Amino acid sequence: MAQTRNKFDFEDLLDKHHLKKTSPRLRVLSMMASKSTATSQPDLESVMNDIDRVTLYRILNAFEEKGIIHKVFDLNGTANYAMCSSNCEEHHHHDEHLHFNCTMCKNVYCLDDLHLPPVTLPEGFTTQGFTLYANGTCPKCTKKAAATAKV
Amino acid sequence: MAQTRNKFDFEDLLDKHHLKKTSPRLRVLSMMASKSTATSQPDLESVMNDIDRVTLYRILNAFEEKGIIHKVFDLNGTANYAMCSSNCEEHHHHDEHLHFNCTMCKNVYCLDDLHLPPVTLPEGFTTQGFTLYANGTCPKCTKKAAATAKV
DNA sequence: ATTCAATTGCAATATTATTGCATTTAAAAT
DNA sequence: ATTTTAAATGCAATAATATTGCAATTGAAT
Repeated sequence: MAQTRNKFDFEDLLDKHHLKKTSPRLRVLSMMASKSTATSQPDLESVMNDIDRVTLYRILNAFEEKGIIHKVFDLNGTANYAMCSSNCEEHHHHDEHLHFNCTMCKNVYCLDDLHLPPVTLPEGFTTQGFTLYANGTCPKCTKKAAATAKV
Repeated sequence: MAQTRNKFDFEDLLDKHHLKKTSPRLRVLSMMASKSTATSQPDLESVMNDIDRVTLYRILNAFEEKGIIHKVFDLNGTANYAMCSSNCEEHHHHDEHLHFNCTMCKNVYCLDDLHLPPVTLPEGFTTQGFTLYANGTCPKCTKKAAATAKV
C-alpha cells in the first residue's frame, strides 16, 4: 500500500537533499507516492505532459542520485521509478527486494517485505547486490481475468 | 565456459527452426556462442558493422521467438543476448538462472548452474518465472583491479 | 527588494528502434 | 542444372527515445 504523504513531507524531502521545491518536482513526487506500484517513464510523461520531457529526465536523474527514488527496468527494458524506502542512501540504493512485473498491466510492484534467500556465487564473483524479478499476473489482473471469464 | 560448437551445429540449429542459413545469421550465432557472457546489442552492432542494423534487429527477434537465444536487460537497461540452454522452447524461455552484471566491464554472465531458492509471493500474485540479477565485479575484473593496485 | 544560483523550457542534435519496399539469396520444384 | 518461389537482406524514410547548450524563469539567500 502506498504510504500516505502530504505536501509537507515532499517539501521536507526536497529540503533535506538541497533541492529546490519546484512545482514539477512536487508533482512528480506526489504522483509516485500515490501509487502502490512503480511508475514507468512513459506513464510519467503522458500524465505530466505539460512538464517538459527534458525536465522530467533531469528530475528523475536528480531524485535517483539523491536516493529519493530508485529506477528499475521492467522485463521489457522500460525504466520504472519508485519511491525509495527510508533506508536508501545517496548513491547507494537498497532495492534488493522483489520486483514483480505483471505481464498484463505491465505494472511493476516493489515487494519490499520479501527479502531474498541467500545465494552463493561461484568463485571469483563478488557482488554489491541482488535484484529478483518475477513476472506473472498481479492480483488486480487476476480478478479482472476471472470476471471476464465468467461472462 | 562457452560450449564448443562448429559451423554445422549452427546450420542444424537454423534448419531445426525452419530458418534459412544465411551468412549474417551464422555469424551472429558463432559470435554469441564463442563468448562465455551474453553479448550486448551495441557490441553486436559494432562488431558486425557490415550487417545492416535493421537486419540485426530482425535476426535477434527471430532467434528469440524461436527460443534460440534469450534476451536479458542489464542493469542499465541495455539488451543483451545469450544462447539458450537446450531446454528452451519456442515462446517459452527457461532463463531462470542468475544474471550477473559486472559493473566494471558491463558483461552479463548467465550462471546456469545457480538456481534460485524458492520464494513465496504474497497472496494474489501468480508467477510465470523468476529472474535473479546480481551486480558486482566479475573474476576477470577482480584480477585486473588487483594487478593495477600492485603497481 | 535585490541578487544569485538552481531549475526549467525550448531548440537542436544524437541515439535507438520500426516500417515499407526493392533487391538478393537460399531452398524447393522442375 | 535451371527455374521458381518465398524468405531474408539492405536501403531509405520515419518514429521514438535520450542528450546537450543556452536563454528565460524561479526559489531561496542576502
